[in-house]
Amino acid sequence: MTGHRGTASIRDVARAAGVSYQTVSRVINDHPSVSPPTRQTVLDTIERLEYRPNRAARALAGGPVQSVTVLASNTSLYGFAAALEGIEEATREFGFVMGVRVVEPDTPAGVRDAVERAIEPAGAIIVIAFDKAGVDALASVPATVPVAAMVPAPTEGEHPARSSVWIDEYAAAKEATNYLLRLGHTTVHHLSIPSWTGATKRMLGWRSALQEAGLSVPKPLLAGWEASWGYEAGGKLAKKRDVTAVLCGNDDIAVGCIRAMHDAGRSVPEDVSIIGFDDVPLAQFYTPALTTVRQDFKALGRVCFAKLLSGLANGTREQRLRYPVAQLVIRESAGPPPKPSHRHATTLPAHGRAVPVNKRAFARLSKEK
Amino acid sequence: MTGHRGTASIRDVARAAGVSYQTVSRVINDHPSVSPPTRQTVLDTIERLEYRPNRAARALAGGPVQSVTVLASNTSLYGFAAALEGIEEATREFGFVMGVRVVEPDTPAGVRDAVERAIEPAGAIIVIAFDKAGVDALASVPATVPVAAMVPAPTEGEHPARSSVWIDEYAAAKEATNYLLRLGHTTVHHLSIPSWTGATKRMLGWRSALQEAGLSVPKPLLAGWEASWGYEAGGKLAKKRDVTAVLCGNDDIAVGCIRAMHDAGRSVPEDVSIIGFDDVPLAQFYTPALTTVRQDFKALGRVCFAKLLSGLANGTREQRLRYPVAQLVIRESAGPPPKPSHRHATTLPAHGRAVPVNKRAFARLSKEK
DNA sequence: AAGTCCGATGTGACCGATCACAATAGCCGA
DNA sequence: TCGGCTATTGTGATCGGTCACATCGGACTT
Repeated sequence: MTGHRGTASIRDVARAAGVSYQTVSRVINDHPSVSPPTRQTVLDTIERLEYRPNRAARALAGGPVQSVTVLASNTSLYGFAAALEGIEEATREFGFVMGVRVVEPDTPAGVRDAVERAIEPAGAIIVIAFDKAGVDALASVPATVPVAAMVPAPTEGEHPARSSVWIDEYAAAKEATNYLLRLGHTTVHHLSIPSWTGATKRMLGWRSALQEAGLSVPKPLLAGWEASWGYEAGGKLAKKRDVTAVLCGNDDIAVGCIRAMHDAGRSVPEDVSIIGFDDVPLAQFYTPALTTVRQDFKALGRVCFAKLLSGLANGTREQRLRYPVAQLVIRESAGPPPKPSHRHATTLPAHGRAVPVNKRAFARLSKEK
Repeated sequence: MTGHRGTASIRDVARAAGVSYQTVSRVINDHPSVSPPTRQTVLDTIERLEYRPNRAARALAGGPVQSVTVLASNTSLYGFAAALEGIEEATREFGFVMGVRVVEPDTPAGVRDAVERAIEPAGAIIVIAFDKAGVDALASVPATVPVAAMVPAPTEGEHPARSSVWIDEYAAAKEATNYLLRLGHTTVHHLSIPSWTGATKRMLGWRSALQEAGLSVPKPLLAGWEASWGYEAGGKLAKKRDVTAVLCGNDDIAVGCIRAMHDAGRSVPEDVSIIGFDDVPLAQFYTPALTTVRQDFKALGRVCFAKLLSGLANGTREQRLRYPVAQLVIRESAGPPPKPSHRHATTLPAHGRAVPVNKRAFARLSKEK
């Protein structure tokens, strides 16, 4: 073995197989002009010597890179983390290497830098563009770099070269809203995740359901991604007596909202119905268990990688990819609205059990930020 | 510019600065024998040409690699995800590139393969060895590869070359247990995360508190990492009337346990007190808000990277690293035990409000797995 | 004033792969 | 029988860095 680093190189394999190093290179890159017996000999030798192509050398020489860097503004929020998990699985399956780089929002220079540093070692990029930071990053990726993106919804004038994937959530948001209306609620409010385009698909689905039912559409609140935003916005909604149903942009927001309702003395689902979005693993264990719209981000991650790969493989077998579809999961956090006769007995809701306004908790949560 | 790939190379910089490429190499590697004026000229040229060293070439030539691969069995459980986040931040700060590879447990070949594939592109490795899969992976890393690990507790005969970091959680677990005892509970049960060594530090802290109080130590349940395990184990504990306080190995388990208690007709914290571990971001928004032991995994991730770096920098400034310390956070899920006189009125606890056994929910949760 | 040492810089080879191009062989038809 | 074509294989240069070693002054010894 020549390489003093312990691993076999392409020339070691060539020598052992009695061919030239170029032939070995052809074999590992599936080049057509290698005779079957030669190919087999080389493959056997590769196996025997436990040879693995060196990524650095390959990248340097301009060969296929087989590594991807994921750009995201966050790695621990459920949607992002689950997507990352799916991408990782897929890269592993295809022998790719996955890198991760967080892109800091709100600093144009930072975004450029992140993109640059992501391109350099990888060659291919996946952008999780659920939020503005991601979209900015996607926009800064030069056209020469293979890229795929996970987006909240298909863009109108989608650049054909920019392949993107998304979860079909419009119908499910509509269904969730209709579900609440069927339960007897006279309207449904919406605590949305932020959107830089003015409206998310889930928001449009919600709006459409209300409009089709001939109802006026309440002003949606853009509440951020985190539970604290849900709590804050929920606190405002809790003050309005006519709010009996809230569709939240994600499960964290829903949890915050439920807590805010609780602290305001309104119980869920007896007084207010709350539906989340995502179906985080814990959703079924909360009390009340969260009625929510399931989104399979892990599958989306896999699909996204597949899309990137099909772009890389330059036109071969561009099989139709199945995009995940969101799906309403009914549990406990939504139910019929309280009886109209009880509407004004705010501190003594339907069940007749007192739910005091939890002032201490309110103070604590405000303090903890 | 020579490089037809658009970026400047070390030779371009050399030509522009009027020095040899080797001098440029010396400058970017902080080699001492370069005269200050020359160094400055080169640095200016680098700036002007927007030169960035090529990772692939550097790795190929055996230079400093500046990239790390994180090996973990999971990337979305809170502790793992938060640690990853911390590592990512640190790598970004130091101009490193971070890769992630999931190591599948229970397949020795898979572990070896994961390690091998992690070493190849990176050169340095961080292992999140909170669980058995991680420990196995750590064990398979060849001694020649720079590595740092995050572990649940310092190992006894710790290999000096294997640098590892951990959170000091013993005292906090003890404090949490004592807190429950002070509230009046006659004993505290423990739903532990799994341990391959027989006992986690948090388990030892809990045990020690009980022993010092002269109490007998109940058999701990090793319940896995996920909420479903907490639910299952919690269901068993709920049947025992003398269980009034449970210390859970993490917050997810705590949530599952609370739900199990709820479904068994026992409310938290009125009938049973529950304390979690980790302080996940949502802990304060749950109802009841989780009393838990905070662990700063993000900080641990940063420390771990720092440790790896100090090993890489070969002996220079090995500053004492501050390990994170776990800390009890008191919220709502733990309180005084129910009055002894009410002990047997199981369906009508202290508050006099009926909490029916939630059979439907129980069935649903069992079905959803 | 000659010899020695050291700081600063330059030259050649190499890491492990790829690309472009050359070379060899075998087969066919004219 | 010979030229030409194609299928297969081999050779040299290259990617962008690093390492080992050579070179060259100038300061310091003796």
